[in-house]
Amino acid sequence: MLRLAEHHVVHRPLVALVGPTAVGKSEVGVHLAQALGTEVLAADSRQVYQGMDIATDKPTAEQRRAVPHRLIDLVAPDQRFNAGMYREAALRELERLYGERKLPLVVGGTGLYVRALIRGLCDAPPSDPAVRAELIDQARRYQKGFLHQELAKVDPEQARLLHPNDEVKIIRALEVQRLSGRPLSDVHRRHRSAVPVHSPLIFGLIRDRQSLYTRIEQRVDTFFMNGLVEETATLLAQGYDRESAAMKGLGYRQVAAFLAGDYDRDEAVRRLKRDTRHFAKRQLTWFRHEPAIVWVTVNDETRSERLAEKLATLIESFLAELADRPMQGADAVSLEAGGVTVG
RNA sequence: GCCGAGGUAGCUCAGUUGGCAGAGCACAGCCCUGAAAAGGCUGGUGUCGACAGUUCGAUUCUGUCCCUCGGCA
Repeated sequence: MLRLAEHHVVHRPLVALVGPTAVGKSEVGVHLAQALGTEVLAADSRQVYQGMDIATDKPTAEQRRAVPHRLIDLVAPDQRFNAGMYREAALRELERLYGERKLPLVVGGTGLYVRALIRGLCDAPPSDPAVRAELIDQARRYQKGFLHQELAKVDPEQARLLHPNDEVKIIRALEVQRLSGRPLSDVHRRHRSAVPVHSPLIFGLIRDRQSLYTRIEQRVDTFFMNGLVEETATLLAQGYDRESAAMKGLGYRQVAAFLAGDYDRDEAVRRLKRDTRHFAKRQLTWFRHEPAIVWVTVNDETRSERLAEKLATLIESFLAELADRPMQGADAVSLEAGGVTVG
């Protein structure tokens, strides 16, 4: 049980546990939350949707009884959700926890959300459905490179950064330009000099690639045994269509296609396994280049409780060091060297 | 044993009218700030089953052998 002192709270400390899907974050997270006497704040762009429980691998009832989990089930599947909304909701939870003298513990695999929380978002307007719809329509009507050329006119720097095929990001850049009148590259540049307000300690969980892939495949089989097809059918019956952001998530996308007759069930399983492996790989690339992560290698013999104890010890040193730190823009921790291996 | 089909990238296969071969999947690396479980980029030397023959040149033609899968015995 750990309670923050005032000289801790001023630094706005937080611990994050990140890593690819199926690496074992949730289990370690629960034990770590228990060791620290705190709660789990999910950083997961899919667990925010109500009624989508199986393929998002939401914490079990037992886990939620053991430790409160927040930032889950925030919106219905047809509601908009994004990194900005996540950041706002998460900041509220952080302040609440500081008020209770608890150390916030963020657990999740959505790199952008973790980054948005720790480093903040740039000062760009949130997405606007009308502007976006118009841009998407333009992309459909004109030839392939049209929007990219449009972007090159108003924000050549951003256009150079984006591949002409990357329509999603090109549309976002144009959207920002239209809504704010400022080039996105400019907004980004300004944000880079912003001073972070939190003092994060980030643990990155990794394991052998083959072992990770095996766990992914086993988990997908479990999803199907646990009724993923039925859950997806229910969501579709409730009117949440295949094109919505929520239904495009892993699991629901493949099963909806199977239910629509695009391919058979085995193919849906195969694709979900494949797409999840690809996703895990993208997560690894993202986190690998995130600065100041303390890497923690786990394997099939790793006991979550023991690992949580070990991490809790590191967290205590981190807090002790933090207390000595002059109070100003909290920068990265000094624990990063070497990494940790726990058998 | 005989007849047929086939042996080409980790897998499934395409192809070369003879000029050292290419797709999908798999796999690997990367980008990313309000759609992020989304979206995008890049990466192919592999005894073309083995040996011999024909040829300037064989994975491609011919012969023998080996292996796999059918069918008949």
